[in-house]
Amino acid sequence: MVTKPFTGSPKDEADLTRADSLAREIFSDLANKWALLIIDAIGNDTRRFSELRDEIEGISHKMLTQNLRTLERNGLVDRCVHPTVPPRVEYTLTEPGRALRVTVAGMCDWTHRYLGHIETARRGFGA
Amino acid sequence: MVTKPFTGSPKDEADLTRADSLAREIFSDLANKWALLIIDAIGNDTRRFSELRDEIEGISHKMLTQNLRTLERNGLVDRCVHPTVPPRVEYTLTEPGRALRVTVAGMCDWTHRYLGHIETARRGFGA
DNA sequence: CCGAATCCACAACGATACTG
DNA sequence: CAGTATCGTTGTGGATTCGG
Repeated sequence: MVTKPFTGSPKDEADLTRADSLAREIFSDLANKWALLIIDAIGNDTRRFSELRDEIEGISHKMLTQNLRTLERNGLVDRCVHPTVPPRVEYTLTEPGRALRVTVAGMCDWTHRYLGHIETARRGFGA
Repeated sequence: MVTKPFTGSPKDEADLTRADSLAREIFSDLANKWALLIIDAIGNDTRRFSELRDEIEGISHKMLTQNLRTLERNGLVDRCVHPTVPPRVEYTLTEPGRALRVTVAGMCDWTHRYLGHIETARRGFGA
């Protein structure tokens, strides 16, 4: 549960609501079309910007940068700029990022496992 | 991985790309601000519409209905209408829904565990 | 109490062009 | 190659209202 059922001292309560609102913010950052896919795409490797763009079908240059910035800001990915020419920028998951990736993988597994259920559910949804 | 690295026969490939595009669709349905929170809120209980709206802070009437419809369409929740007056509509998770909830719980745990990491990462992001 | 439809503000996104 | 900025379009989500 993200929302907590807690009733403690004023101080504890204030801390928890602050933490809770941050949690919601993180959740919002992750609950978008691309963030989880990017995390999955980086995996345990080191990925170049252009590799990610090629790998994640349908993502635009802009969205990739934007999401990578957000992930970097939250400390989920490390960004390494090689001062060469042409530039070479590499992204890797941090420890929190790798931890999150495990649960993302769980969601991917879930998707594949229940694809059939979902298809039949959809067909029956004309009732 | 949602995107597959598979190279099989033409038929298999066609099936996989179709399955893959469906997977992406499911993913999109889930990767929004509310879907995962709703799944978490229903939990193992049976929840009324108004209970959910009260419980999920900040969600609007419209978004709740809309997301519940999508979840129902994908077979993640069951919708039970009691023909009383006033109406009483209850939602419960289906088996796939409960399975997904496990991984959602994983994400919630992750959020709480790494809240500290994220806060410090954000503070260091002025460099 | 619950759901659907309308209206509208605003954020998200893609395309493009420009910089280092 | 990678990033930023701008612009026009699309879509998302909230408030409201009406209907069962």
